[in-house]
Amino acid sequence: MQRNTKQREAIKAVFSGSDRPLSVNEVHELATGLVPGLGVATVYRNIKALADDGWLEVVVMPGEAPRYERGGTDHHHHFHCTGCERVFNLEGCMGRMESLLPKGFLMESHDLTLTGRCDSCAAK
Amino acid sequence: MQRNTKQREAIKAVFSGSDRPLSVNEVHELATGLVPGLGVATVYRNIKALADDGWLEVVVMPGEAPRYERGGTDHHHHFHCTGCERVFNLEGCMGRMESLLPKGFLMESHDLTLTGRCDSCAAK
DNA sequence: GTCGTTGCAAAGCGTTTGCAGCCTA
DNA sequence: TAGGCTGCAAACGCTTTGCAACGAC
Repeated sequence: MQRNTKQREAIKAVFSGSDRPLSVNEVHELATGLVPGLGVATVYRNIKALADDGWLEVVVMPGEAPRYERGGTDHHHHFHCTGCERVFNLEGCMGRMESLLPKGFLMESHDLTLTGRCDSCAAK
Repeated sequence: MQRNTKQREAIKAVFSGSDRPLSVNEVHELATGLVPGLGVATVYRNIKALADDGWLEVVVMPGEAPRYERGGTDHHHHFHCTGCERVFNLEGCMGRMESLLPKGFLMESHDLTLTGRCDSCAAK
C-alpha cells in the first residue's frame, strides 16, 4: 500500500462513515457514488489490502457474505438481527472467558455474536 | 426427508461419530469410505436438508468454509486453533449477556468463539 | 409402481487474477 | 518516468441445479 488514489480514499471514507460492518457489495455501491465507474475488483483488492494492514477487520455471520469494519477501534461485539438482517455493534464485554478453556489451550482473542431482533424489528 | 438411503445413513454416521464440526469436504471423504462413489452433490443436498431439520447446525470461522455439527446437543461454544486450523468444542457458558443489549433489542441466541492455540500447538 | 434420491455434468455466483493502460509520487 | 493501481473480462473454486437412472417403501 503505497499510493493514495481517489478509489482507495473513497473506500476508506465509506468505512469511516459507517458505524456498522459493511459487505463488499454495500461498499461498492456506496463508493461508486463517490467515484463513478469504480470496479468491483478494485473494491476487493483494497478491502483485502486494508484487512491485511489491520485497518479493517472481518465480521462473519453464518450463511452470509463476510462484512468488514474499521479495525483497531474499541473492543466490541456484534448483534445480528433476524428481521432486517443488519449487523449492529455492541458496547462492552464480559471477560473471564479463560474459564472455558481446556487444559493446555491458550486464548489469543474471542468473538461474541448475539442474535435476535433489533429495536425496530422487535416493535413489529 | 422421507427415505433412508445408505448415503444418508453414512453422512449421519459420520457426524454422529465426530466430536467436532466438520467441513463438507471432510464429510465427503469420510462418508465415501462407507459408501464408495458417493457424489459431492449428495453430500451438499443432505447436509442442507439435515441443517433445515435442525439435525445439523452451522459453525462458521472468518475466511473459511462453513462446518457442520450435530444440532440439539448440549449448549456449547467453539475454539479455533490458529496453528492447526481445527475447531474444537468447549463446554460451559457464561450467561447474562443480556446486559450488552441496547434498549429495545431482544436476544434469541448467542454464539461465542475463542481463538488461540490448542494444547498440541501450544506445546511447540 | 411411485416418486424421493442419487451421480454426473453443467450452470451459478461471489471472488480472484491477468493484462494493458492510467496516474500518483 | 517508474511502477503501483485500475477497469475489464476471463478464470477460479465452491455450491447449486437439471436430468435420467436408481431404489426405498
